[in-house]
Amino acid sequence: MPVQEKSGSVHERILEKACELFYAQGYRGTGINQIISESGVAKASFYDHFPSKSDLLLAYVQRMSDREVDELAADVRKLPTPEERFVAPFRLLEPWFEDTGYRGCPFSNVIAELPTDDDAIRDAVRMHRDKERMFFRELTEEYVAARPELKGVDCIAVADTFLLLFEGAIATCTAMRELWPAKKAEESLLEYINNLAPN
Amino acid sequence: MPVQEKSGSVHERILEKACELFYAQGYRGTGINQIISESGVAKASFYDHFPSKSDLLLAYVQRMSDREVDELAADVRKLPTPEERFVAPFRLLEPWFEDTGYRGCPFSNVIAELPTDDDAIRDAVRMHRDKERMFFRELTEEYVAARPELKGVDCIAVADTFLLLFEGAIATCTAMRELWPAKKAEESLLEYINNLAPN
DNA sequence: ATGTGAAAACAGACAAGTCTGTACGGCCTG
DNA sequence: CAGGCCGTACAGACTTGTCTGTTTTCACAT
Repeated sequence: MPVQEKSGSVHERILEKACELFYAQGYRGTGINQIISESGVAKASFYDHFPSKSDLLLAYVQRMSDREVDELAADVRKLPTPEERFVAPFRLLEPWFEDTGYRGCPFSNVIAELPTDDDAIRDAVRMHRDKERMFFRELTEEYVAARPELKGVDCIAVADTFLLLFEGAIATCTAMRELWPAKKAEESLLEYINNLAPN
Repeated sequence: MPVQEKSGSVHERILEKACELFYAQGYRGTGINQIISESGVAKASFYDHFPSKSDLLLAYVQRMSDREVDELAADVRKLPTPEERFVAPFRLLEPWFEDTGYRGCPFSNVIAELPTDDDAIRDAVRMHRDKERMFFRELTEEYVAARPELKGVDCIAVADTFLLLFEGAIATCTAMRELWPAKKAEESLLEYINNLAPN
């Protein structure tokens, strides 16, 4: 109902509203009619820009991926030391959950709602996970480089553990509506990597 | 359309079909009409047993929780040594993903589809996670008890790391449609716990 | 054994609303 | 005057849930 102020192009307003609603309510839980009415766009205009709802979904996934990677990287890069940057992803989970109401990972949510054979979406989600994986690899390499006693540690292997703990924290925080899994995942990762050295 | 043979009570046939379809297609992606036609039940009979579709969803979540806990425990208890039992949950993920087509965790999927304010479902999912947590705690205690060099390890803390790696493996396998996260999670957990001792 | 009556399951039409996507005409601006 | 946008009506297919009336099942009394 709150037809928001019409800033930006029609395409942009639709996509922005889709990001908001698809994430908050789910894909199937959000109708085209709500998107067009709340973004202040005519239905005919909508179908001028997106041939179907599922095309909008693909655009949504790609934008969320770009945005998440950019924002995460930007927030992390603000921090001065490799040690702080290494654990930053876990620290950022807490305000994120509180702001967004524990809706979990947008990509996992989309996968959960979709038939298994939607290849375009699945490929987009896989690409996103790979981007995350590479980012965690960078953070790990910086961290290891800053601590001489970790010389020789397999950063690729550690980064995958990082990814698993990170995804596990998101899934568990979301399911339980609690924040401790994020904290716990951070602690586990630090224990894990700091105990790798002696060998 | 394959109206399956009518074995079991009406209530049972409905619930069993719901377990199959809600998991494979999602809650919103599955209509009442499909459930009744494929379970060979009249619509009026359906509403005699379940006042609404969301009541069926709650029954679905509870049954999936009971079933998963029972089956996991049964499969794990078959194994002879604490070491094998400790890593068994990760090993069991692989055939499970291949059998079910990487549909992920049924509880996370339900949460993803639902509005955030559905308290009955959320409570049921939380209870399930707590059951999993307790089960991992038992496995950890057995493992630690069997290895004298781990004496004094905080089993509760390790079990939470276990949970995070397990959930992370499920989420990542599902998103990427690959099995390596399950293998990697197992390795990470073993490295983690076996390196805890020296302190 | 057999009749009886209540409970349960049946088939299927229907209501009322949702959904996506199309069509048509008009308005306004470059 | 062309193109982008608008408003809105509409088609057609779905959705959940109700309702009517018939048939089956089954325990119990005779």
